[in-house]
Amino acid sequence: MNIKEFSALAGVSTATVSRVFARNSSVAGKTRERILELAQRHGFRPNQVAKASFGGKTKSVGVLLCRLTNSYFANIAIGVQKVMLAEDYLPIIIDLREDGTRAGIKRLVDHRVDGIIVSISDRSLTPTEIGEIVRFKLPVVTVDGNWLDGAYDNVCSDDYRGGYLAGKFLVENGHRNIVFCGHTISSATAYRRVEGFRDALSEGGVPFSKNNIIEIQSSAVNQVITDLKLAHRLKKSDFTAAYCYNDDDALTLYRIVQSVGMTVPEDFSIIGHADLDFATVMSPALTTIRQDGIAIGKRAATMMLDRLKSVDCGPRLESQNVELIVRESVANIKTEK
Amino acid sequence: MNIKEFSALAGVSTATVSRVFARNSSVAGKTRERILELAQRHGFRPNQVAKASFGGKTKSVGVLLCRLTNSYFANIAIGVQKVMLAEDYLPIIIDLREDGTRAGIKRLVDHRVDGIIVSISDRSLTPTEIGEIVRFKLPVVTVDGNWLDGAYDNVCSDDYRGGYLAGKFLVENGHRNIVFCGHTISSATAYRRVEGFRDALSEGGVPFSKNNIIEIQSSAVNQVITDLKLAHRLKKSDFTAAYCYNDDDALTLYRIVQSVGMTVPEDFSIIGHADLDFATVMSPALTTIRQDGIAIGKRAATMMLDRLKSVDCGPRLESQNVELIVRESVANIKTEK
DNA sequence: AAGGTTAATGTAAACAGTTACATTTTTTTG
DNA sequence: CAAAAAAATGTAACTGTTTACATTAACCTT
Repeated sequence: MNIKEFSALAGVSTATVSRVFARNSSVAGKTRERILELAQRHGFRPNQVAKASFGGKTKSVGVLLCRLTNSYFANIAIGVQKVMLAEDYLPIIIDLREDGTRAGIKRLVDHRVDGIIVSISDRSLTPTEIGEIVRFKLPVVTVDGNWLDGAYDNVCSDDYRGGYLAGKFLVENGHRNIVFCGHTISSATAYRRVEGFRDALSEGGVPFSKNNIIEIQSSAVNQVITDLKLAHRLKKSDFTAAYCYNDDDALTLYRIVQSVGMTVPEDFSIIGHADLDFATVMSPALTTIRQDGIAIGKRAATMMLDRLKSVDCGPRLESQNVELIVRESVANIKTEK
Repeated sequence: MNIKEFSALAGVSTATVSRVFARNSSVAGKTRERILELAQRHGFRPNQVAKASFGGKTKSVGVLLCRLTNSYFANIAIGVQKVMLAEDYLPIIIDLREDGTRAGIKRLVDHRVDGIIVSISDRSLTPTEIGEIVRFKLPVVTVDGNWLDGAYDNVCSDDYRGGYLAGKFLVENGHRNIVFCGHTISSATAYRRVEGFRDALSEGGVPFSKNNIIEIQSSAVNQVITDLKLAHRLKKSDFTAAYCYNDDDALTLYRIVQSVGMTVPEDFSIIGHADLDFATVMSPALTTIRQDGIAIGKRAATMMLDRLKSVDCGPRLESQNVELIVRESVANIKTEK
């Protein structure tokens, strides 16, 4: 059923039908009623696609996310969806995995999305793929991790604060030999977390240097060996606690320390970052820094809508609040003394 | 850059450009080369949206999923995406949550997706929402749980076999007092799992009746009380093992039995269903039935593509293989005797 | 009731593509 | 080498909508 058939059926011109659905335009009250009722009954809705061909706007935005299976990113998607749908936009979510990325971007461009929200993190886009996006001069909002030196709007969680809260909490619980542990320590995100962490420690008079940073092998190849080495290193060291780059790393660390008979948190305290689904499932339940994926998604979507309504300003860099979620993986070793 | 501008730039007619991108049509080799090269350089790609207005096909399909944060559904999405992108289709993923469902379906329809892949499970669509989809006479493929009495293509995991494998494994490990445990026991999916489960038990000569089925409250309201009741009931009963409707329920059950000082699997064995992300994180790691979300997604996408190429046949009902993943949550109590 | 406003509707051109048909160019063939 | 056939390209009509502009209907005035 297209507008031509439908307008014939309703006994009016296509223009009138179009106007009814455009809401604002002038059309007589009773005509509008009648047409809406008829449309409802016959299941007619104007073809958004054809509409797009005229105005050049598809009212859709691409949402490129690292790993949908990660509940944090899934929540970002959900946040984006929430505000986009409410504003009559269609979010098109693409999971950025090796084989699909290029094709996904192409499809998005072919479909003439009005803008792109993209999350970059560990498994980043290649420069070629970034070029693919940029060349189309679409509004871009980045999410979770800064991108291209702040050339675009960005909303991420307050990594500095996250690190700070983690550090402060460990210090408050009497820890003075603390290590930062992650599969990546070189990313901008990791850098900011470490920075906040260090500041909290130094406020508490706790020393922190290069030696307090440990990189966990994330590649599985020689993992067992390096893990074991690390386990023994931790066991014979004075370290009593670790702050991990994220919950995945925290999980890895649980296994590492438990593999040499240490228990969390009695022998070793661990704090994570992200508050993924499984954090409550771990035993002991993981104390971690919660990032609000939904809030980030919502904010990113709002920023994008601003851009689409041609709000004109420089790139906005925002961060979303984080929160310390205290569970069971950090021991208070003050009282033990 | 639209086709008119671009063709002017290339010094040919729009028709020629269109033909180059239509692949099959006749256009001179060197012209094609030249135009493709120019397109590459100037970043021109034909507007899929305008194309759709002519042919009536947008080369996109809607993918309605219950809960994206659940790794099983996320994997389905990823599977769908994989084959859709490879075939030049754009999958549009929508998370079906209370507030967004109606709006999501509307947007999808407005965008004239060529078909819809939909997962129905616990939090199902309302009849109104189903009507909303059906009225547009789009090809529908359902996923994970049968829908509308088999009126549409469906691909789910082999629930009967899952139940059977779980039952067989428990029997093999010497269990003879076994309970089925779930937050839903009335869904078609649950029914099939129970059926397979019962058959395995009866093959092993293990009794199974109504009394061996327990519904866990999933609503949080009176949960603590009923959980406690259940805990004590299990403690003083002869039950040595439970097969849970899914991993979430298994997690709930872990907590219930652990709350009264029983340990898994020494005092009570538990087997789950789904193999969600957190199954390995649970302690002890959960023995469970793995459903291959990616495979299901891929198959569903292929079925949809068949329909779009107008493969004409009755509704196809298929099930995907499941697999028993043995971890640590089931004890062998044969040897103990 | 005629004339002037304003509101409601219709007409037709536009959008960015595709494609049937027409035309031009190239190749084949007698 | 001319005529016929085939290939390459162009022209213009078509897709389902929106919207500027034109027309008609409805409502006020006096």
